Amino acid sequence: MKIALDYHSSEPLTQQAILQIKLLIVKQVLKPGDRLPSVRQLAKDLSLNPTTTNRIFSQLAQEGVVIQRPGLGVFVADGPTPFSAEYINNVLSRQALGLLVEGLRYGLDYEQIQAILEKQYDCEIRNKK
Amino acid sequence: MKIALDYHSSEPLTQQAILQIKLLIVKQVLKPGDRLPSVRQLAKDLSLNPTTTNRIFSQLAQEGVVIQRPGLGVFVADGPTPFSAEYINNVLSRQALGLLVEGLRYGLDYEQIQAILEKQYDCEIRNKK
DNA sequence: TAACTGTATGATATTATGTAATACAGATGG
DNA sequence: CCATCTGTATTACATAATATCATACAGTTA
Repeated sequence: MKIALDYHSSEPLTQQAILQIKLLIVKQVLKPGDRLPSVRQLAKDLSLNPTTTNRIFSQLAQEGVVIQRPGLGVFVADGPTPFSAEYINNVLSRQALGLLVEGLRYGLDYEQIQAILEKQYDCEIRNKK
Repeated sequence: MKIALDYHSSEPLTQQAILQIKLLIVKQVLKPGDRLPSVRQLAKDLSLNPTTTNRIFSQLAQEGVVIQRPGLGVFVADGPTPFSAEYINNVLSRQALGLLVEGLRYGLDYEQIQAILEKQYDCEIRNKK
């Protein structure tokens, strides 16, 4: 499983890893039922402490992204997590506002911000270009 | 200056305030040269400690959003902060990817995520609808 | 039983977050 | 000059988040 961490970033390593794993699921590189690396194996791969990789999976499990099975391993959960439309809208609206404010503050206009979003979708999700 | 904080949110109060102030600038409610509330006044308004409001302004000053003048006050800086196009693109791309991954994980498609972004722009920035 | 799996606990360290009290120095109007 | 604003600095304190480390316990399976 290819996960790249920036060990010098101010963004916590656990948050980086969580985004990377979600990204692999969204890209369907990982599909429901697929097994992820074990707590100890991922710790070796990422040069992290097993306690840390376990927390990564625990947080993902709490969000309903993965399922942890003692003795067996960690597996990708089925489909999207069932949250209310209102909750989803609130979370994403807040995140979208953050992107907008940062972009506008940097002097970009709405179209340019939209273009960045589209490029990320094409390149990072769809693997086009 | 109207700033609404959610004191029960998991998002740090300083980060909330920073976003709100940037939002007011982006909406041009606050313009370059305008004076912001003093450290002590904002502390009263938001029921925060002066040390905390000072850190809010310090972080904003470090980002080039405001300028702190001893004896005078805190003022909105001129125009967008001059960062390299590459740096801006990296920051915004990362933020856009986060929005995309969350949205897709919640079962939305690209068009729905784009719609949320547009709605936030119209409602929160442009004050339309 | 051996060798994996996730899980739990306790200790330690660092950083972020937030409050609190106090003090210092710059600016300004009376 | 001086009182009263302004930002700034320092010290102390508390809590939570982040991350490491060692050890132990329990489930699964070849």
